[in-house]
Amino acid sequence: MFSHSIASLFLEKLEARRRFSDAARGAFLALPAHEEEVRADRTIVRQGERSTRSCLLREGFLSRSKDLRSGDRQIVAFHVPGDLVDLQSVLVMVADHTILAHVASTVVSMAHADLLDLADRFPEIGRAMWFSTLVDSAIFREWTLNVGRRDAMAGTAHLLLELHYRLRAAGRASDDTFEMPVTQSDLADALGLSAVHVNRSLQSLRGAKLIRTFRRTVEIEDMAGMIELAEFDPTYINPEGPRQLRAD
Amino acid sequence: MFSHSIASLFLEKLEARRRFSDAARGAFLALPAHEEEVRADRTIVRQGERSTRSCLLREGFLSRSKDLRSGDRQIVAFHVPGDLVDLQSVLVMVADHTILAHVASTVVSMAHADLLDLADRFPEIGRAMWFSTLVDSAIFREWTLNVGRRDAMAGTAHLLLELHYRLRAAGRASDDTFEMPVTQSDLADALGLSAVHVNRSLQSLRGAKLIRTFRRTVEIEDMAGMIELAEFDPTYINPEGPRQLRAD
DNA sequence: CGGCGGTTTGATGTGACTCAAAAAGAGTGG
DNA sequence: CCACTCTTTTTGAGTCACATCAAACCGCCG
Repeated sequence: MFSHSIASLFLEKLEARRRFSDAARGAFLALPAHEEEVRADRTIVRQGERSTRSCLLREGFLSRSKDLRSGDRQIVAFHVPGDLVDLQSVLVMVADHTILAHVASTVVSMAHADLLDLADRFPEIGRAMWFSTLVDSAIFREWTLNVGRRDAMAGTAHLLLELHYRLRAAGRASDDTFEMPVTQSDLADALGLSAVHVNRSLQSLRGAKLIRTFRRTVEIEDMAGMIELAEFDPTYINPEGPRQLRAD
Repeated sequence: MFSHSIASLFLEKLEARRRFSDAARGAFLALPAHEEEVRADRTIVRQGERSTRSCLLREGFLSRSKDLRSGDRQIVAFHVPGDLVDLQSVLVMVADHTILAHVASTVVSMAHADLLDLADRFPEIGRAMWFSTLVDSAIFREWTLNVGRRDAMAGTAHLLLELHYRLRAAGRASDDTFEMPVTQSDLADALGLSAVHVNRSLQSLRGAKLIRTFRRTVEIEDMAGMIELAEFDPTYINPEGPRQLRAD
């Protein structure tokens, strides 16, 4: 179909920091991209499999997770619309984690080989992809802190704030409300807690008048209080700092 | 002609996967690199500061960590000789974590600006740097799992195995013995545990005849048992799949 | 020889887990 | 619109892994 306009979604995302040269854009748009619908609770990439394509999440909500023999699972990242999901594995032989769709999602994918070839021909594109994976890295580090050193309530608050921040950046949330597209048990797997305890942490947050919840939508009632409790500093999501640095 | 420059250490590391073209090598070696000795327990980069240089650890042992107001600390990575330590922050304005030398170390540094310029001119160099940060990423993910879902004994075992594996790859350890250049309290900060509990986990490992320790050297007495307990799979450290994993 | 970081031990406390079941939604079909 | 089931959230009770506190011990070094 319109692989032309589909690749442009990818392109747009990579150009978030700086617009590419016309040559680079042209080459990018000439590549084949493939759009796919994924149903809720379906696995996109399975741990241990060889993956050959990278994808951009157009709509929906994904997680990446690692499994233990015991059946325990650690979610290491969530992905919101607009995220380049799998650039982490371009240079890697075998996926070291599973990617799962939590709601019906649509995903645009391109071949690793094509992307790498492009990076070779246009350093500006290579740099944009590199940058994108560095942001992921920063999020991984923050999660390690969350899981290792914050207590349940602060960790939960931090995760909610991150989700809110990123969903809002993706145009999927208002200033204080967002739809949380995962179950409490998923949150538990992201926080290294049990589902029961996540439930109780959420209750504590409600009790402290920090958030309100109706079904799966979360309202951040006291943003300052949440930020304080979680020691949330979104710099790690936007590592260049505010957008003013566009020296063209 | 190349081998005498300090930059050549950097270069060697980046070329681990594939040798660069002569042009790229020449350009690389023409850049200024700076060697520096760091004393034990000195901070190299402080969280919140702007960092303008990246470094390669020539000798010694470093950690990267994030701090909480409470004083709690989470170590998110260790670095062994040969590691490119700070490529993570080339594209970033402000360091989101602290880098600390645990023993006297020597570090070779180059300016971010120079490295980025090089990446622009030689995509093969850009790719090598990208790749290096992707390996770091994989380690971050594994640590999140370690901290979030493994119990104290398995987590400790996993960390010891990772250190051993990487130190051996760096030529700093024998097949079953290595020098652990950090205190138990540092291990605790890496594992999200208390120092006391790390001590007890080490005792459990000794009691189970899995390891032996004399001072700070660790001997892995039962490698198979350790790997089994920790569910250790070093693929994440060598994501291309070293010799053995080359399926078909 | 005394001081100092690091390790080890013991005692006690608690945050988070497990198990189990009730309550509340969400989806399905009659 | 109700009856049925399945999933998710919520509650309660009991337990455990790991934390905290405090002191003793040890090796190292000046």
